[in-house]
Order: sequence, then C-alpha cells, then structure tokens
Amino acid sequence: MKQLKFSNQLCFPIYALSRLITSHYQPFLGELDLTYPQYLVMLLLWEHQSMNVKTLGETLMLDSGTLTPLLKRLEAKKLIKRVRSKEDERVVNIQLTAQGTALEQQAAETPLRLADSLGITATEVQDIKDAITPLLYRLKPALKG
Amino acid sequence: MKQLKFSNQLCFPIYALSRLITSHYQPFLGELDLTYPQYLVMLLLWEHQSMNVKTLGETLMLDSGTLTPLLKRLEAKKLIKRVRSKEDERVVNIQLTAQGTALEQQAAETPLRLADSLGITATEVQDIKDAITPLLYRLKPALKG
DNA sequence: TAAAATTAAATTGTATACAATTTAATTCCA
DNA sequence: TGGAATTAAATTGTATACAATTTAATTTTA
Repeated sequence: MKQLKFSNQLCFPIYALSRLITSHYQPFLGELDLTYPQYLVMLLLWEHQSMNVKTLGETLMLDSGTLTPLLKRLEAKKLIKRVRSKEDERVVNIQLTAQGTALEQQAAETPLRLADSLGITATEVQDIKDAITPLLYRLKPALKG
Repeated sequence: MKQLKFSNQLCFPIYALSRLITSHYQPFLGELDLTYPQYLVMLLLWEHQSMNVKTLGETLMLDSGTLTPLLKRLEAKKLIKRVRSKEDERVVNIQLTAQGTALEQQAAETPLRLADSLGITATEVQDIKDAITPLLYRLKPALKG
C-alpha cells in the first residue's frame, strides 16, 4: 500500500468530519449567537457552574492562547463573568451570568436537532464513539470523556 | 439521558481527536516546514501532479478563502506554482515545482512515523475508518475517499 | 448576440488554534 | 526566609477556517 496516497490517510476523514459536523451545528448555534468552541464552553459551565481557565483548557484541550480571547468574547456577550480568584490571584474563574444560565433553555433542543441534521442513529453514534474513544484516551490520558 | 451533558456529545471527541492527531504530525511536518493542511495539499499534488483550486477545495472541503492564502504560502516556499489556465482564465492550476516534487522523498516515512507516534494498529485504523466513513460520505457525497 | 446568470478565485472580516514568550503570583527549598 | 523554580493567564505572531462579498471570466438564454 502506498503510504502517501491521500486516500490511505486516516487523519483526513477525522479532520473533515470534525469540520463537517461543526458546519451542521452552525444554523442552531447561530440562533444562540455561539460558535462551536463557545458552545462547548457553555456546555461545561451549564454542567459545572464555575470552572477556571486551566480546567476548561484541560477538558477542551485548548490553551490560554485560544481560551482567553474566546472567553473575553463570551464575557462581551454577557454570558459569563471572568473573576480572578481570591485564594490564588493567578487563577481566573469563569462563572455564568443569569443570561448565560438562561441560555441553557434555548439550547436544550440543539443535540436532537443536530442528530436530525446529521441523519445519525444512536447506534451509529455509539459505534463512532467506541471506535475513536480508545485512541483519544490513549493519546490524552487526562481527558475526561 | 441529559442531552446537554458535555460527556454525551459526539462531536467533541472527533474535534479533539482531529487536533490531537494533527499535533502528533507536527514534529514530522515541522522537518518538512509544512503545516497539516499544507501537507494534505502536497499529498494530493504528489498523486495528481496538477489540480486546480476548485478541485483541491472539493477534495479537502476547503474554500478559496482558506486555500488561496495557503497556496500563496506554498508558492512562497517554492513548492508549487500557481498558473492561471489558458482555456479558462477563471481557473488557477496548482503545479509542483521540482522542489515540491523532491519533497515527496523526504515525506515518505511520515505515515509510518505518525502511526508509530499514535501507537495505532492497522486494525484500529480500519475500525475508525469503518465507523466514520459512512457518516462522512452521507454528509458530503461529493467527497472522494 | 448582448444582457443575465453562473462560475472560479480572491478579498474582507471574524474567530479559532497553537507555539513561544511574558507577566504576575505562588510554591519550593537550600 | 528569600531567591529559584513553577504555575496560570495573558500576549504575540502565524496559520488555518469560513461566511460574505467582490472581481473577472464564461456560459445561458431571451
């Protein structure tokens, strides 16, 4: 097998699928005025109320160079507050505003609308997760799925 | 199942894995002075000698807004030439330079080195491809795998 | 055949990504 | 305990992504 043949690459389908799924999110996230990475941050905050930048970064595998400006944009939209910790002044805690909390209701249908848009079944979701999760965990042991 | 729970999302593992694999390419592609998207373009050109921007864009699922500056950077590195078609002046053909052709030799070990870096087996590669390809094709019928 | 529609790239503007460096705060430890 | 090492964010700089618009060339069609 010719290793350099484009069609033999594994990474391209993953890279392409990632962008393709993100584009399917766009109409729904557009209604919420969120980008996909912003939506991931909001998902985590709806679940945990407050997280600091480091923990967000570990969970999303994004560094402060990506997160700091992203969080400033969420703050500008008044969805979150960036509060420097009293105990450790190096740490910035990200907290939901009332508006940010309220957005969860509007986002409630997003996963189902996305699944419908992708035309994907629960079985297929599980098959894909089962196939890629071992690799993901092996490459990034710290990641909490 | 709470749909908005972060851990229940399908897209995040794909998004994270895509970036994680790209980061594993980095040391090898760095030796070639290529980014991952630039490497994908070079893979296609090594296989097809010449492709126009539209065809590259269809294959990689990238638009001219991404490709035009990327191709200008490859041209600046003297790996490709951008030649406007005589038959249809709207079309820009991308051709390998001698230097771009020669780079294929240096890149020859990249797929094996990546597989080694990921610690992935041929079986696992196939499982992942099998799991995601149907979805990829369904969402983007034009894509040639 | 000439205006209308379409097409291929390029351009513009916004938002990630990420390496590398910087800044400021905290922890280590001789 | 006080300087060295470490840590958390922010900053800087480069390179994607992609929506929307623009430009120029080609094709359609009235």
